[in-house]
Amino acid sequence: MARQPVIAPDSGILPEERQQRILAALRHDGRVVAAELSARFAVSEDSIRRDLRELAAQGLCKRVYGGALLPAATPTPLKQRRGEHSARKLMLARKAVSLVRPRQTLLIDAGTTNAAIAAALPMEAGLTVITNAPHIAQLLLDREGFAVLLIGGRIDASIGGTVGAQAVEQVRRLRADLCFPGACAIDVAHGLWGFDSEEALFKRAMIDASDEAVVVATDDKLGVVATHQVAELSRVQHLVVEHSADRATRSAFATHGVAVHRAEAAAD
Amino acid sequence: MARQPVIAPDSGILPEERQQRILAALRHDGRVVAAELSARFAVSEDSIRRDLRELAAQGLCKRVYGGALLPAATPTPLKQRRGEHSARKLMLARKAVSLVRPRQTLLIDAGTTNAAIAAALPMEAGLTVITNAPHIAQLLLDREGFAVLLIGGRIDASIGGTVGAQAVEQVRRLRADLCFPGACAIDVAHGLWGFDSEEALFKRAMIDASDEAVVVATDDKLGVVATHQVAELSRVQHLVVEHSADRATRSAFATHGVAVHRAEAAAD
DNA sequence: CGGACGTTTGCATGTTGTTGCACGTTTTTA
DNA sequence: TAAAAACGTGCAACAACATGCAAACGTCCG
Repeated sequence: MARQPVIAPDSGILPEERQQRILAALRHDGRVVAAELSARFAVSEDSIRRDLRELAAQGLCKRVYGGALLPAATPTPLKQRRGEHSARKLMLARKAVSLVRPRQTLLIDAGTTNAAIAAALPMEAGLTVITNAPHIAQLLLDREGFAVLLIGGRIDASIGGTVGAQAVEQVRRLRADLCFPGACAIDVAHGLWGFDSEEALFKRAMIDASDEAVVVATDDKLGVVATHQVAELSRVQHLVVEHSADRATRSAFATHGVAVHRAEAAAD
Repeated sequence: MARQPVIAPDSGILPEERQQRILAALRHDGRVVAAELSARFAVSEDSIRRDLRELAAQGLCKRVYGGALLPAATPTPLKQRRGEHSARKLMLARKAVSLVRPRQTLLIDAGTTNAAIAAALPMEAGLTVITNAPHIAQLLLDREGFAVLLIGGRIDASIGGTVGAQAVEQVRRLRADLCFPGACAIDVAHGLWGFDSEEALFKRAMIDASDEAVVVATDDKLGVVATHQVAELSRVQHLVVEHSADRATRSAFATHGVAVHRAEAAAD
């Protein structure tokens, strides 16, 4: 029997593009059905299955009978992330802390880098620290000598601190000398970025409530952007980078009016 | 007789997705009924039974006649209870946790006894926990499976949590099923007491925001008073005491309408 | 221009997974 | 104790799956 000729994809859609769209549909609905995808893209179910198999091999979806689901969310990143990169982050934190002066009020975002900064803050400098991260609050309580204010609200487990409307509202009623918004990404042209919408809004509120903003960024966060903008670069007064940070990148930020501070080399 | 043809799932739901939804329903309600699931997903009860059997094999549910229940709470790992809490507080916490039902919202005050309770709470019971103590919030975040809300405000270092006007105002906007106000002292005639004025006001706000109050008290707190009254005894529905608590004292509270729960004897 | 090569695709084939039903057993209830 | 409900198991039907293969298409050279 004559086999149906294999025609070129009528919609002109490329295989890789199709996979991206499958992924988008998966993330939108939480699940995809092979038969439905076959109809939507006008290809055989075999091709769809091949796509799903490939995506599953990359860990981007979980293959199940009849289609695919979102992969089981890795629920344990925070505990593991803590203590990671400790030597490098310690040097960053030491440099960041040198910007703090006695009796100032600090606004410290959640995050492992910021936890390192909190751990490096000088005791007996009469500092007041406002934070949305219970981990950082507890850390400062244990060290004693700090006045600690907690930002309330719903805690996002993946962030490790409170975000959302209630948290933003509380920050609006406060005023700080310095703030440390955790950076997900920072770029000369487009400023500061966050991964999550709520997170970005909260960071923006932090910056608005502070006289100066200090962004502490590991190398992998420099020159890249994420999905949600926090603020223009003009809202950032200080940038603390690792010793290994690219020289051209550093001068690029400096020419845009940001004071760039380079950490000492890690001793490891 | 012609067997009814095995048709494709009409609702387009994937088998594995169905299992996930069953699990979600189980964690939401604490129980599921096979017949109801059969109707909801438009599959035979046989398939539902197969799903439940499979989930039970993974320890994700407990199979019972007619449906399934949440698995028995995982006993607290030895690592956590070693040294952290005394054996007496552990027994108190276990008794206190037995009053908690799936999907409830809890209001937990700061304090070491309450930290023991938080550590003993069953995971995957869909609990929402509101607390003013960063230590308890962090503890629950690390254990995963809890929705955590933080009460913001100034942290009192000697208490280990937020108190004061801002914290009270936030509690007023919340509603909980159960609250655990840390007890400084409790007396039949004069009710619940606190050492600090701000602390007492906050505990009072907690009780006002909850349907029921559970006071967990070590022996040294029974029958004594402190300086600031929190609430009359009529606002306390449950009292959890140690195994060693005086019998006369227990019956005295019981005759005043308080349900007295006696913890098991400590094993050591 | 044309042939070799790799990629993508649909189809054929055999295998695996899922489902509903029949039947006998166990558990609950009246 | 008896009836009813729920349960487990084996079975057959059907859907989904993996694999191998050949056709169609694009690209890279000669």
